[in-house]
Amino acid sequence: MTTLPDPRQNHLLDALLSSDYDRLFPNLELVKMPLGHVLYESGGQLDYVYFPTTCIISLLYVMENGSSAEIAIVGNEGILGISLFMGGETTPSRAVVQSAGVGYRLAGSFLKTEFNRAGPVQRLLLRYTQALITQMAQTAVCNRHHTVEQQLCRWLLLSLDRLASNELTMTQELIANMLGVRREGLTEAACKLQTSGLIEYSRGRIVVIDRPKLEMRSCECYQVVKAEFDRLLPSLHGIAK
Amino acid sequence: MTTLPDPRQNHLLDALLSSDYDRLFPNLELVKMPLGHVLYESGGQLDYVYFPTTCIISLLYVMENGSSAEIAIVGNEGILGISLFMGGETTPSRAVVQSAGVGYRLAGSFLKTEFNRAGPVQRLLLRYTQALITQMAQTAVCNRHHTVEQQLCRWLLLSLDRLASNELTMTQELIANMLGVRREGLTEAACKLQTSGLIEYSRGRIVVIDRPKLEMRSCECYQVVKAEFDRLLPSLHGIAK
DNA sequence: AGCCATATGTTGCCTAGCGAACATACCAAG
DNA sequence: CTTGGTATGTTCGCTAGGCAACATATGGCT
Repeated sequence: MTTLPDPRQNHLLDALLSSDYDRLFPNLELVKMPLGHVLYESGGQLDYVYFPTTCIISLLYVMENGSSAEIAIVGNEGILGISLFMGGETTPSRAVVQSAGVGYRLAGSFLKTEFNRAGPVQRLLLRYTQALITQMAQTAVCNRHHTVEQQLCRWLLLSLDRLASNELTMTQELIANMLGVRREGLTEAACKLQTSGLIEYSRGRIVVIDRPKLEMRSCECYQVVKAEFDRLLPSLHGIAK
Repeated sequence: MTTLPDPRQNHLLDALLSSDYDRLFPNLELVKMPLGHVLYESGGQLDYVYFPTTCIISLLYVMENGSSAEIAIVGNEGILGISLFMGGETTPSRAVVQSAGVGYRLAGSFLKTEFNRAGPVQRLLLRYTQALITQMAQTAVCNRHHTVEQQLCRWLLLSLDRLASNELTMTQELIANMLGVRREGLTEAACKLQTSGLIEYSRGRIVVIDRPKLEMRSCECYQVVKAEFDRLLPSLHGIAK
């Protein structure tokens, strides 16, 4: 709707050799990703992998008592459903649409076949997985040591990097759930960022005004994760060639 | 010294088909792992992968300000150096010997060749990697939501599972560093566990007396991680066959 | 225009855990 | 036996962030 859908807006698909992409293309299905939609549940069956193009997916761990925490964000730089090719079939995490948009899905069996060719597609998927691991590890550290404000900055930056925009459609309540903090705590942090002129928001719309300052106010975790993604997946057309 | 060194004390090596293992075996080198030894540094070159047998390795993220947090534990159930076969060559984490013992190392180039056969060895390594991912993700959640005492219980249990013993040689100071908390906070938690009769310790020696109670006092994270390891790597001889 | 659901702002209280400073206890080497 | 280094215990004050209860504002709808 906003952008004409081209699977190659997804960086992984874009990085494929034509010969590989041409095999995949006929099997890609466009999927709408409405806000809050659960792509899969903890421990559930994975029939598809997803290549986000204009949406962002959040990987959440939900605990027995209902509280949750985001462990990674997947956007147009990646793929959702790594456990299919890693061999585990499922994961104990939940995948939720964090920012509405569209993406493409591919039958899991098809992806597994591609992966098992043990060629460029496999190498690309594994490199992406390593970047994702870095993101999870950094999230663990961030949860341990950083303030809500720092984490909010990191989260905004990581999310914006995965959209072609400086704007997010997202209530504070939802962000708080993702970060695993109280809504009030998040409001307070957001407030400070707004009065400092870094962001502006109202009723579920957040606009980043001053990105450089946001980066300065973020913890180092953002840079570490970004650097690792850039290192492992330089966004050059055709890395997997 | 304590046990006669057999590479197959490592569960991954043990799970290999004889034909695969026989290729690896001549290339395995026994390595001593003294407490505190740094196997590799964040971002450093990885020349070897390591298969712990009687030691435990801790994967730590160290931050700019020097504070740190453990993101995963690797013992005789696993392998250290996944980024070699994942394609990234390095990771932003540090690997430190957390419990002294021995292990085997294998030249990275050799492992990569084995991995690229795209057979049982590759499948086994990827399944292990997924289990490790679960451990990292659960660590992130645990850091967010659980008390120091709960985390200590989880940590003790995960560590013991990787040793054939109910005893750890480990000061509270070191455990605190691993968990990314203050030594005093850890002392307090350890104190409570001791007076409750779950553990006994003195000067760097911790003995678990009542494991069932320790499990009850731990957060759910321990069970989640353990269940996922068991699911992905059932410790049957020859899973990778 | 007026209404209502929902998003955001605010306040008070409480606890976990941080930081620092210090006390004690234990083991090993001289 | 003494001494010193290291491991553990304890205390005090402080702050971030949890929980609860409520006030306000805003945008879409009738």
